[in-house]
Parts: sequence; C-alpha cells; structure tokens
Amino acid sequence: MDKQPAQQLYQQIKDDIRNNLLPIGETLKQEALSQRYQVSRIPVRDVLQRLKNEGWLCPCGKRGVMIPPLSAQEAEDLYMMRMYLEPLLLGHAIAKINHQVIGQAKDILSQMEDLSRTDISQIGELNWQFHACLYRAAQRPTLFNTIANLHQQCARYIGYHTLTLAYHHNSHAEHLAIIEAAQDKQVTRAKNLLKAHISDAGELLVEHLNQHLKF
Amino acid sequence: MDKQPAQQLYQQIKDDIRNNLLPIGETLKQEALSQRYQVSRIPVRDVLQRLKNEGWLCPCGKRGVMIPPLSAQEAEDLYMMRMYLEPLLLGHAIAKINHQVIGQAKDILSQMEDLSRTDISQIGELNWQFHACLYRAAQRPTLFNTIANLHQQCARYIGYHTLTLAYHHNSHAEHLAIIEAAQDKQVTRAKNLLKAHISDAGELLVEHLNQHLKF
DNA sequence: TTGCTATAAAATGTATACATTTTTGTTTTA
DNA sequence: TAAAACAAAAATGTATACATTTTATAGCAA
Repeated sequence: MDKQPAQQLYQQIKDDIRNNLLPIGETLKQEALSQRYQVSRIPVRDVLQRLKNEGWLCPCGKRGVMIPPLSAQEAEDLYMMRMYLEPLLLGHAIAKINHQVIGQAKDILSQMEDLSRTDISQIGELNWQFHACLYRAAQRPTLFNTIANLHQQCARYIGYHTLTLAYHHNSHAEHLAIIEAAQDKQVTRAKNLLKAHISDAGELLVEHLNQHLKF
Repeated sequence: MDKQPAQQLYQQIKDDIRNNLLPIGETLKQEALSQRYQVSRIPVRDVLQRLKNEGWLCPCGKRGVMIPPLSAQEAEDLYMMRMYLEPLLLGHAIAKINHQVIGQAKDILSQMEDLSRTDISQIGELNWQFHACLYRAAQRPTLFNTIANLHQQCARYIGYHTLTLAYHHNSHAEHLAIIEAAQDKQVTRAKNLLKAHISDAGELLVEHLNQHLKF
C-alpha cells in the first residue's frame, strides 16, 4: 500500500526539516521543492500549508513560509501550555478509562523499552501514542485536538537530541506511576504526576536549548 | 484593492457557515462549492483545509470535510482552555504593557460601545482585537497563536446569537476593570479578573447551548 | 433475500499551463 | 549621489485537464 504522493511528501519534508536538510530562516520556494521531490507544486502547496498549521513552518514576509529557528522561549511556552491542559484532559479521561485502555498503554510502554537506540526517531512518536491512548478515553475531541497540536509542535524539539535518550530513561518510571494512579482512579494524584512529568521534561529541554542555541 | 479570490472565498464560506447556508453534517463537495462561488477547485481546496485547521470544518469519513454541529461540550472545552491559558499570557504581557497599548485597547472598547446593533457581527471581532491588543504586548508568539486559534474556534459560537448582545453589555465593565488592573501592574488581580471574565462568558454560552441544542 | 464481486460513476488528488502579484535590477531624474 | 520609477524576472495564485481513489450500482451466486 503505497500512500498518495502528498502523504509521503509530508513525511519527507518533515524529516528533512528535522535533519536540517532544508535552509532555516529563508523562504522555501515551491518550485524548488517540487523539483527536489519530483512532484508538482500543488501537493507541495498543500503540505506547506499543513506544516505551517502544525508549527513546523511559519509565515515569511507577506507571502511564503520558512523554517523557524528553534527557540527556547517557544519550547517553554509549549510545555507550559501542556502542563496546564493535559492534566485537565487526563482528569476527564480517568473516569472513563477501562482495563483495555490500561493494557494498551502498558503495551506501548513496553515497546518504548524495547526500542534499540538506533530507533530514537520513533521514541517521540511512541511517547505521544502513550499519552494519546489515555487522553482519547476522555472523549473530548476539542481538548484532545488542541493538545495533539501542541505535541506536534514539540516534536520538532524532541526528535533528534542526545537529550532525548537520557530523558526517556527517567520518564519510564513516571509513566508507570501515572498509569497506576489512573488505574486506581486517583484523579488528583494522577494529574499531579502528569503535571510534574511534563514540567520535568520541559525544564530539561529549555535548559538544554539555552545551552546549545547560542546567538 | 480587491483581494485575491481565495481571500474573499475564505470570508464568504465562513459567513455562509455562520448563517447556516451550507448543509451541516454532510461532506462538502469541492466541485459543488467551486460552482457555487465561481472559482476553480484549487482555491476551494486551500480554503477548506484552512477552515478545517481553524475548527470551522472537521474531517468527514476518510476523505473530505463537513460542518460539525455546534456542541455544548466543545464550547465548554474551548472556554476551559482559554480560562487556563489567557491569564498566563496576560501575566507575561503586563510587564511589557505601555501607555500606547493601553490607549489602543481603550479605543477598541469605545468602538465596541458605539456599534449599532445592526453590526452585531463585528462585536466578536472587536472583542478579539481588544484581547489580542493586550496579549501581543507579551511578545510570546507561540502562546499567542494557540490562544488566537481558540478564539477562532469560539467565533462560530458567538457570532449570531441573541445571547451575544446581552452578554456584551455586562462584559464592558469587566473589560474596563481588566485594563485598569493592567495599567496599575496588578498582575494577580488582572489575571483573576480575566479568568472570571472568560468563565462567565463560557458558562453563559454553555447554558444557552444546552437549552437550544435539542437532540 | 442476502452477501459478494465487478464494473461504472463520482469525487478527490495531481500535473501542466496560464494569470497575477511580488520582487529585483536598471534607468532616469532631482 | 541618492531616490524614485519603470521594466523585467521570478514566484505565487488559479484554471483546466488528467490520474487515482473512493463510492455507488448492477449483476451474480449462495
């Protein structure tokens, strides 16, 4: 099942942004991209608009888009928002969580542990799958979508740093604790654990960025 | 200066959604829309994608989009998120607010008071301009954009209800109080006022929806 | 009748061609 | 020399035509 061109293109461009294969801070030319990826400008335009809405690209002047430089302040804001919103959603979720959801979440955690360190790029995705699995149970699509967007935007920051590996070692225990609290319907405890979990990750990331983004 | 077709189209479709001139809950056909508005399908596609990302449309099945029905739960979630995030941003803003910003905000408030009741459709926009004017001062684009998105999504709910008029009568005093607190650099007080302001509006809206959305 | 398969039609995705806008570079003029 | 104005180019926006995918329909078998 080979996806439609636009689907591949979307992944490809996102990867290329992560790997710094595209110029940062200057307008991306549709024509250039369409030649680079061997498609017409129509799917390119679609993908650019989509990536802009997901925070991977930002407006550049009055027309066109560019890859915004990584910013410690942006990371701080993203994690701050997550810190406020995700416990809210988890609170709604816990009332409706059943054994199947718990099981699914645990499976995802197992997968994360089994990942060889060559698959770092997938850790971020699995991490989101874990959280999303719990959040979905809340059946609050509006809250869920906003949070999903925030994760999307975070993805650019947590994809390929050595930081990621170090962090996810710690976070495993935190994930387990959250699941247990959720399982036992300890709403307040679960929310606090989650808040701390996000806060920890955010602080680590912001600190890391402040050290490495010199300008 | 007549805008580009897509710009007009964007406004037009949004208005038509607000005024219930387009079918709710069934997939919008690109071909039909392109004939209705006398443009090709390309700008139609662009606009549909954009409106989807702004919450005016939602995915429908595996392909296409539809106009989602108004939902009290969605309104509740939107206002809940605003209640948490906007005071945060206002807090950052107050430190940087100067007299010019205060003046600008007051001007917008005056405009809102002067609006004849035939211009109800503009109240929502002015209301956002007021808040945005303060928020922009914080120079926190990431937080700002997320909040702007939430307002966009709220817009569908507060555009054309009789409710709007009744509410905005009360809210004027609240707006003034917030500005004064901001002017005096009373951060905590301003944040609390704002939180209450949003909470009030949210409760009123949700109650209204629960009464009028029978199904 | 019910369910499945194959085929047709309808809708969306994409490529090419054209129109419009923006930008850039050059020339002209104060 | 500097600034303004114009012309050429480059880039984006849009229309038309075509390809692919999805959905609906008709026919057949159980």
